[in-house]
Amino acid sequence: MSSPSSAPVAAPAAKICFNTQCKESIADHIAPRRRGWRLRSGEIAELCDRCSSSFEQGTFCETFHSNDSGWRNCETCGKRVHCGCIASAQSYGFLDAGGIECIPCPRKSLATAPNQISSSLMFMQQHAPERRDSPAKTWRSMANPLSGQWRQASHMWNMTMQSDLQQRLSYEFDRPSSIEKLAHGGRHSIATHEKKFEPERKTNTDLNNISRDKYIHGNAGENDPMSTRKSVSTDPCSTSSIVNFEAKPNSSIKLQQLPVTKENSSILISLSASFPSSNGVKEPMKLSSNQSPSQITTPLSKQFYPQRMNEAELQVQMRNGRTRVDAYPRTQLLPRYWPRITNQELQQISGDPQSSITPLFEKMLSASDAGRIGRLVLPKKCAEAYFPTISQPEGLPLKVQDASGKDWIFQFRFWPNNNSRMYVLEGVTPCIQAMQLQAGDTVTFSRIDPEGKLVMGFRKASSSSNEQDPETHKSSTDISPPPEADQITSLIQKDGSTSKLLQVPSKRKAKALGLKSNCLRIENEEPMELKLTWEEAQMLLCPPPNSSPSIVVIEGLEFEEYEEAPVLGKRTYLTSDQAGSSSSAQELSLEQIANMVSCKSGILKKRKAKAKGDNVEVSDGLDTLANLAILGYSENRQSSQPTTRHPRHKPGCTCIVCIQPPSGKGPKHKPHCTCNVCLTVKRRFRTLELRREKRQSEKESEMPGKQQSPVLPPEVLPQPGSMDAASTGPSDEVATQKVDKLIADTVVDEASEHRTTSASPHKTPQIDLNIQPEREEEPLVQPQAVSLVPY
DNA sequence: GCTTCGCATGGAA
DNA sequence: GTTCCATGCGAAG
Repeated sequence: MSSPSSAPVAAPAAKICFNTQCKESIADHIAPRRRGWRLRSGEIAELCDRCSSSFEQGTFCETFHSNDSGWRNCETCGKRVHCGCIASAQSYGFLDAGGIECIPCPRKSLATAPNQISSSLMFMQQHAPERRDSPAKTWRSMANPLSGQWRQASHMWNMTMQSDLQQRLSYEFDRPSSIEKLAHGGRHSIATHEKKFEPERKTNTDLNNISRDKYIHGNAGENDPMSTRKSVSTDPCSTSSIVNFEAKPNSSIKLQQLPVTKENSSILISLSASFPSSNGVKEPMKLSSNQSPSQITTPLSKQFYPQRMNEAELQVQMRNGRTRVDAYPRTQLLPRYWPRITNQELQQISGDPQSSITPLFEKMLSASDAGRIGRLVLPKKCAEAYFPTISQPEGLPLKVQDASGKDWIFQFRFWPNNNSRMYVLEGVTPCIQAMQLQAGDTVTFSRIDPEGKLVMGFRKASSSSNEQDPETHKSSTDISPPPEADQITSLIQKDGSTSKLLQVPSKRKAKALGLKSNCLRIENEEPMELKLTWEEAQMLLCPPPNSSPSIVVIEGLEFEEYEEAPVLGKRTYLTSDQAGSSSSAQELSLEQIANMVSCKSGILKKRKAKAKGDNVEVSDGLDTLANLAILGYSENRQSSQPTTRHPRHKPGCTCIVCIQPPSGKGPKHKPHCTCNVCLTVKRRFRTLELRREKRQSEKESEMPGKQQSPVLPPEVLPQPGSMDAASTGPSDEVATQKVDKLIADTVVDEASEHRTTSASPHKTPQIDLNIQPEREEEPLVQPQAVSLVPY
């Protein structure tokens, strides 16, 4: 069989029609010579008049290889399309659901085509030969040249795979001008099959088999052999075909963005090859038609050109190509890591119109990611799939460009963890701060081709459901100080100390964020973990609506007491004075709240420092109470169960938490046990009961004045007012002593008051001391609070 | 006393 | 039961 692609790739010197089935001489007097499809070299096949007319009319394939395999019908219009032939490569695209569409048809289905990014990218990948040298070298040049291999990145989209040799970082192919034409022609998407494959499927074929490798990078799909097989560069029309797309030197994939829905950003990719030679110099690949794959000797060509193969071989090799266990198709990653990059994000990232962007993955920043530690935990599969292979925990420096074009160098490394690895990017704090990212925001990792450069974009949590406002983004990046050039330089030189150097200029700013003090800036509506100190929690508390407080004076301090539990609201700031009295809640901007929280954190930190030396770290105790208050008792009741001695308590602490053995451990207590633990537990339990009874009786009597009651209503314990007063008093130490005294007095007074009835802790044999008393009906006492009770 | 580093832990998937 | 990963925590600087 012959086909256009079986003809010499380069235009023959002799003026003979490029169509090998024609070979008609092109007479010199015929000028200009008729043009055909675009070759990989970038040139255009020269055809005779007849062939050219046929090509232009779209009947070339039908004319010259209508009996060849590879014909399919357009799913939309039913038109017969020759798939896989270079001459018709521009005439069809793949559908997500399978099948193909001829070019005019995708326009019809554009609006409903889901997941077009992946489709488009898959389309690219299906045709994309691996190009592994150039970007790898680029990255290695700044990294340890021996430290690892780079892995194929874009495979995640659908069915890509990695070789056991190097993996490319970027790859392009030339759907000779077709896709580009489509792009410029306004075609909105290239519908392709969404392919799933089984990467674990293995064969006993040598993984290093070059032909397999070639096919890997030919990247045919598997689930739809019909379409994918015909979409690979092998021309099914020709038994001797190698590739039917042309390398286009120094060109690049162009990614065009089109109007899309927010959920499904659709991109149109025009691709052209930028083939580096083995020495890293880009040069067009030119092969003669009679050059078999085995004759292709350059490493690069080995990567690029699938050898001739029949369909059975093709299938086998397709499977072989997916045998790499650390190759993760997108479908194998957790969906939360799938890149959901938006048009505007792509626009921001792709400053260079000559570059193309391959979204790799994204990750929502955790508190620790965004914290000042400067370590961004990478999803393992993503790290292994898209970042270079590292064999040593030290990893290697990784140059990442942010959306504003600034280069950052992170240390990509891992920690051994449970017989596995935990991948982290170190030194990300400056970058994250430059982007003004916080926990809950999302960072996206993409790759710019042909450079193979890693790009880190971001999406604020508040705009996760919306397209990011470029202005917002701009401002956020503009605000950030650019990384100092000398810092970068020194980073590269020092290699191992990347993160340290990068973090230096941002220490104070990071400190202001105060994540280590469990402070989290609250800036958006997204649900996020809330860890606040008590004072910070106070700011988020407001009185229940339509509720007037009763004033309780305890130890000279006034407390507001509400019948109902306080209302939590992120946006509501409860103003309070130093005495802890709260008044009207007023709406403050999120920024204001964040600032106040940060400010308060600093104050707290100082106070905490003052309070150090106590057996119980006061601030920690307050933090704990605050956490309980914020997170809800029921949740904390479980999470705070000590399994070992409370880690924040110092040796010698005799609080109930510390004296109790780990949950489920230690001797069983008998009902009448009089050990220290039991006595304490019984006493506390009884106290709780008494409190509840007292409160109940007060409610029943509807006595308006409860001012003198030292009882802490269970609903509001720990009582915000009191704790606030305590924490904002002269010192935490004094305040805490007051609180402790208050509780202790309550215990003693009430215990003695009711001792004559049934208050004796020894007379409560019904208490099972082997359970947590806090789990009893009254959800009042929190384990952490126990540590504050004098024992 | 603070920061950084490296590992351990435990909840979640 | 296994793996992942967010986070805690101790050691070291």
